Amino acid sequence: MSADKNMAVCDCTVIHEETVDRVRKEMPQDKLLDSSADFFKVVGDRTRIRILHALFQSEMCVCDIAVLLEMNQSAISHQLRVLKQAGLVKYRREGKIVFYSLDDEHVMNILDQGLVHVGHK
Amino acid sequence: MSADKNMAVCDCTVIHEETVDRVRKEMPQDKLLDSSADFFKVVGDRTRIRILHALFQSEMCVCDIAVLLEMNQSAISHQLRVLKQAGLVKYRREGKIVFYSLDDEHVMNILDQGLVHVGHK
DNA sequence: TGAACACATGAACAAATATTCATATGAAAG
DNA sequence: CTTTCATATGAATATTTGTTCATGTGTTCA
Repeated sequence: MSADKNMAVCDCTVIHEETVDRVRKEMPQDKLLDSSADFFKVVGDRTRIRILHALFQSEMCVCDIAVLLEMNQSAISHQLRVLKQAGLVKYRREGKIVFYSLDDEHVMNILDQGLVHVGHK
Repeated sequence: MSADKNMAVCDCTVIHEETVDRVRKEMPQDKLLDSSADFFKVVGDRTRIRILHALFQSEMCVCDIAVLLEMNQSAISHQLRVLKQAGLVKYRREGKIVFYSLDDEHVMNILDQGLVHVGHK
């Protein structure tokens, strides 16, 4: 019965069917899980997490961030694009200079918890 | 002066030197930032975040997880390895069957905040 | 001891991703 | 209008990473 549909996609047989059914019912929606995985993926990068922690201290222009992280301007600009698409940063223009800042301060709570987590391990 | 050291690694000139210096002083240590980026990277994957949410409901064996996520056993086993190396899951053996469970319940707080974050956006 | 089963693992492959290089855009200043 | 400067962007490259396939390991049971 339910083993039929599994054989197509999985080389396993169900061992504890009630467990699987119960867990499946309580799982968050696929869309939400995908979105949150995408969010963590954005944050799970050495360069981007540094940019976010920097912007938490102060808004900064692209060149300053590049100097701070000792990377070239293009790399920073590309990553800022990713962060902006994820809704994590915003910018304002002042003449030639573009200042970036955090768009969602609440996200820093999550980043801080990440720091705490790896801190005492 | 300080422009010299920047030219080697960055094609930018410092625009707001005090800002950069101030932010640099308040940045978390590189080691911590790398570790937290690595942590978020582990969580930033469709398959792994599903496994974690599943194990939050109940401990499960490898086959059951494979059935639940409609993936083959090998893929699940590989990802469980990543999660174990990150200290996020543990296992216990019962005969032929290996049961996996969360090793750090606190991590679910972070995952939940991720869900909440993407939920109302 | 040997077959059957659950799981682990290494190699191979495909896909995603970060950085660099070259160049384009857009604003200010001469 | 032309030059300069800050930033953006597309293409190319290199590296990382997720999944699959084949096979190995370890346990149970006949």
